[in-house]
Amino acid sequence: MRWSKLFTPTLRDAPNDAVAPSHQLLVRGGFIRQLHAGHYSMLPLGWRVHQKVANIVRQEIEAIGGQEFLLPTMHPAELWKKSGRWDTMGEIMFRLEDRKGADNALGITHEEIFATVAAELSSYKQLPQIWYHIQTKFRDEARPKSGLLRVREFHMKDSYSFDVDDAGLDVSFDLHDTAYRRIFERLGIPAFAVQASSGAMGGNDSVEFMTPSDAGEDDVIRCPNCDYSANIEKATARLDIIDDESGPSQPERFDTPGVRTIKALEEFDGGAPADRQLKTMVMVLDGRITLAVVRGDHQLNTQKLVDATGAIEIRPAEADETLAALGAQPGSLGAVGVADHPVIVDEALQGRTNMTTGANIDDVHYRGVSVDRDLVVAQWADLREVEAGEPCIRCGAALGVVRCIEVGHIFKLGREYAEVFGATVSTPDGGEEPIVMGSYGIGIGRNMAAVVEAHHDDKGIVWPVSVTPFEAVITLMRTDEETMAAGDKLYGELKAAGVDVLLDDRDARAGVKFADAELIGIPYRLTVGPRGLRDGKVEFTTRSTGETTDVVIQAAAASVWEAVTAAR
RNA sequence: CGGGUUGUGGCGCAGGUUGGUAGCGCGCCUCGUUCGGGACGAGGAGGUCGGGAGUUCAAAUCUCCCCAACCCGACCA
Repeated sequence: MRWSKLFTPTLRDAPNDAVAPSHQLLVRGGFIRQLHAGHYSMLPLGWRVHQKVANIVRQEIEAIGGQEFLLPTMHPAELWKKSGRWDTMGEIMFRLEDRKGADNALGITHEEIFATVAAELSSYKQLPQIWYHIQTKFRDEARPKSGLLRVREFHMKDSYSFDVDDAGLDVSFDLHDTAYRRIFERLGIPAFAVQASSGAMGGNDSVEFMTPSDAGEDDVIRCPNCDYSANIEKATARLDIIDDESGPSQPERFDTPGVRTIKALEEFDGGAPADRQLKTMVMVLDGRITLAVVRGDHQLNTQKLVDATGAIEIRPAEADETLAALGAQPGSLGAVGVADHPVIVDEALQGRTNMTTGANIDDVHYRGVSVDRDLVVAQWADLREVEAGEPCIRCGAALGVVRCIEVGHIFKLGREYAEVFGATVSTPDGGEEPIVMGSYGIGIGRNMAAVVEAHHDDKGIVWPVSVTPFEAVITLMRTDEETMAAGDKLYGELKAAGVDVLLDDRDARAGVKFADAELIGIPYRLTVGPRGLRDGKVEFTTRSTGETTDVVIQAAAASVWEAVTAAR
């Protein structure tokens, strides 16, 4: 490709609304342009990278036996109603009516559709199967952000495994686990696996692949000592056992004028330290008032509450709902004796006695509360959010929190979809069993952005050779006949050698060309100018190190080829 | 969906409180001089000031409504 013909509108300044480095650099480098919130146009350079990322994913999924499909992205509502997700998916799904008035959905994922196709599987002899496609997904995200990191329209590689039994699923799952590790390795993304909540997608055994980045949206708990790591929505930690005094035989009311917070109650004369208090969070789960109780110094993690209850919609109660339900304002709330709303209690409170909590009367609290005795516990669950510094559940070392981008997610679906969509196979003993499925996703554009997050400097992007839009750029210092001829010759040699090469034949100043080449992140550069040509030499520069050496022109193409093939 | 911010040529911004008919830098076009790290000079093109309504002789500027984008939270590859 000749740069003079290439459409890559580079910008000296990043648009003001771009904050994440990958967002700024992809826009500045002319890789992408925003159409509207969460929808980006891939410009030629961006599309080249996108395709290289997709191809790496494709190769690794093929390597574990995956077969590529292409399923539609617009689906009849019927399929989603069948699985129940027409209702449970809520607002994340784009829905539209066709001219006949029939409901349609734009696919947020493809379990329903692959399961429908899988209904044609008939015998255990055909299993296992791994099916995948790389297809557009639409998600009406509440908040698209950070360029390609969180969008409403994106390409995802989603694969689905089909096995006769759980043991088979384990194998398919592990195959994906290793394939994913290879993918991130090849993309140059430093990713690691964490235990995760499977959220709205259903299923159990859920593993996310994370890469540390300030631009990310997930907090991950990591142990510095052992290999424990988990999404904060799932993470647990060891807790010191607290010895309570047994306390009175029943809770005692006491007046607490003006006390509205845990902290205020700690300082109040006759109050209690936060770890001897109960914190009562009033939540609305699918329209139903529910109390979530955690220790005073603990934080409720709402995803844990969702996982524990299977709720679809969850929100904190409004002040008036709280008043109507409990008869008091926040600050004096408690769960003692509450029987007409479900009370879900964090496991850390099991067996605790002599605790202090709100009495559901403004400015009044209880002390001497025994959790088991005084609360009508509908459910015990792990609700509390782990904090940095707490002891690792496995080894006791102080846990750390890292902000991460989720670059991949694999999880075991089980038999649910197969049952709903009639994907069953006959078994060796003549019976018939639903297929066991797994589901595995990687967002292509997101990974492209994640690569940039991991590989950039103050001059621009530093693409790994594996996904770079061009592997080498030949920068012509002048456009006179002699320089042009030398550049053309190198260009021809590199093309013939199978190197993706860009010839910067623009009539521009050296500084502009250098800056552009660095901005768009081409790994290797040959600089051709009259100065070197006099001695029959060109310069060879490596983007990542900035290292420059003179090479004789006859050997230049070979040097690039060697560097590129070594890094591919 | 809650909280915050911002909408003025392609990008970055000024102007707005004190209404008077739009300006700067970069980029773009032409010519010339330059030419190894974002050149200089001269000339030029490009904007319904997010949209609508209102106030006014007059609105980028004041008022109301709407829309969009971005950032922080709740949600996901």
